[in-house]
Amino acid sequence: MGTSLKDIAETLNLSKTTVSWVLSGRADEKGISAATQQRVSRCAQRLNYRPNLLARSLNTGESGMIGLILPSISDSFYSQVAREVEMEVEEHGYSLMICSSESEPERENRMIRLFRAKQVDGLIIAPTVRSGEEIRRLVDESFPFVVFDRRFPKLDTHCVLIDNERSSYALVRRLTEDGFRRIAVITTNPHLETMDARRAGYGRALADSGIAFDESLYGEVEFAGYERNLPGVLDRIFARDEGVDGFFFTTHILALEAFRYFHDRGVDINDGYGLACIHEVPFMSVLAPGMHVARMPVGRIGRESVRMLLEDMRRRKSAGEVPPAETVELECELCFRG
Amino acid sequence: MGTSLKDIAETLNLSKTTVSWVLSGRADEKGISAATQQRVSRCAQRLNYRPNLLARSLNTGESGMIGLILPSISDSFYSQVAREVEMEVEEHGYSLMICSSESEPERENRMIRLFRAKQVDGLIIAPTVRSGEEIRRLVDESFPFVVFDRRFPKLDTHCVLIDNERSSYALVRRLTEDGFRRIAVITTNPHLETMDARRAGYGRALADSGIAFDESLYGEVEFAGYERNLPGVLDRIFARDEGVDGFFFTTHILALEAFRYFHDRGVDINDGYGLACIHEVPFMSVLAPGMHVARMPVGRIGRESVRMLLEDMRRRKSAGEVPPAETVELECELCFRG
DNA sequence: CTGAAAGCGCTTACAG
DNA sequence: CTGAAAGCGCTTACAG
Repeated sequence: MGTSLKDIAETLNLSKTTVSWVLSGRADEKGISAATQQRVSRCAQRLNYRPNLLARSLNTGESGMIGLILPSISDSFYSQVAREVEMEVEEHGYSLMICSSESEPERENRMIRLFRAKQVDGLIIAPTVRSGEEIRRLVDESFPFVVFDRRFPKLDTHCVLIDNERSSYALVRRLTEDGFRRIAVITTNPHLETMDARRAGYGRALADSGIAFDESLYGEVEFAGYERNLPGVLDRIFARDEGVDGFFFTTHILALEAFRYFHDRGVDINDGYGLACIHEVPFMSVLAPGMHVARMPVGRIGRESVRMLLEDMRRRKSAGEVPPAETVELECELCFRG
Repeated sequence: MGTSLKDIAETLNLSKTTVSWVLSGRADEKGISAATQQRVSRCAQRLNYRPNLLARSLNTGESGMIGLILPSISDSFYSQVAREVEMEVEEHGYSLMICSSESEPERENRMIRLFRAKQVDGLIIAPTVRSGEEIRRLVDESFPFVVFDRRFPKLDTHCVLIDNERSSYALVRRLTEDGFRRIAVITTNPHLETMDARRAGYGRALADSGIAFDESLYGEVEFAGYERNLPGVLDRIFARDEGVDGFFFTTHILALEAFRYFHDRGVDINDGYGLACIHEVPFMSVLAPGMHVARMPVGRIGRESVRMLLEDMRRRKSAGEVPPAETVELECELCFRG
């Protein structure tokens, strides 16, 4: 293919060693004469030399790559985080490989295996559902990785979360203060700790407002194909309870689909309903100007994840120790409207 | 680190060759005894062997990786294409690395260099602006790659586009048939062939409808920071021309930002204005139920790009030829509303 | 049926 | 100041 170290060495009648020293910037340190350095650099330039990073990695045992696994690459929350992670990782001289598990545990396992086979130095994962076997293996083999958005209670891993319970509490509390009494909660993936905490925050807010939890206002949407499943759930809530006057959505994707539902049925959701949602996406404020939202700190989530991962990697290398698992819980910014 | 071929070979008193044959599934072909095969597989399992793909790639000269470079990873169009590309690439036994150029030519150059240094087998790129030096180099060195969404007229590259002029024509034609006469065009990045074709379609539609092009209805938004720039452009159009009764947006991101503009000013854009836009995003139909859209065939764009790339790679390998550059122009699905 | 050997393109002690 | 040699973990002619 392209030019290799050997080509340069042969052209100049030098050893690969010397060429390698120069090109990796360790020439002065190794006391290579300025003249030789010149010759090597010039020749490399002329032959348009580009080092083969695979070969280098094979040697050093470090690929300089971080892998990022997302449940969905087109979800606005994850793609925003991806952007932050990419920037941050680059800042530290690493490069990022992104791929998507499509929320399928088996795919996630495959991706983890693939990344490891490609020798990434560390992994950042927003896990699909429960801890799959590959994640467990990461822990067992103490491979450097950080989990965000979702946590495994059973596994001791680095973890970046948001204050799910607190934010949910604050949002729903605000709805009750606005005077809404029959507030439905629309949620999904209830087995995830993250989602459970949001539902719990809703429950506590009702309780503190002296409102009894009403089973008929609980809407749980099957995650796979939630677009298709949501209308049925909402239909059922309306059928069972005509007095519903508010909605708390535990995640933006459900709120957005709900807007479509109301729109399709000609209902003006902005009129007379109290609305609240975890995570804001760009056009929510246009779709539902009165909705209270808890803004996820996407920038900090991305940056914290990278920070934790690199810090972990650094400590392993320098001290040889495996750092204890750390959990960071970031605050959402609460935006109350109207 | 982990287990290597050598470990297995030593454990079993076999050569690395034999182990390699077995583990790469070429044992029968090489006539390795069933007994030996068993022993090797068992041992690999027991030691939890995972091949180092870097080492393999260094040997074979093929990494099995395709690189995808997007202007923005959080834009819904690109992230949808990314998803399709990832699926399609995987289907063919490759894996995908995604990264974002953030619409910065220098970043794009860096990404291309990085991908090549990592020995990707091929590249799919939605280029930033004009042909950067690294893209020119891809052509010069005849590295396998496909460009989509945007094209370089000067460079002979594989290319997947949509029928920009035709779709734009049809959308604007429909607006004039709906009775709108003073239709503004809101566009950006006018130097891109893609955008120019859309503006041209607008112009031809007006002409065919017997409407003279009016400079004061032309709104060009500086791309960098378009969110901040759009309001000024719209303000100017309204200031210069009170009779404006329609908008053709050459891309979804401008339409979305315009919704925010109208919303902030308390204008109901769905009442009295003719609207049309290239590319549909999920909640457009809720935000502007009456807007005509040309749906980009994201699935086909992704799949065609992969198909062209793999086909090119295949032909190089088998025939040793460099296949001539191919351009595919895909049709948008036109959705007329109301 | 199995193995010794060379090589992919680098890096890095070690030696002089 | 520079080089010969071994090695990273694989694959693959070639030989027997």
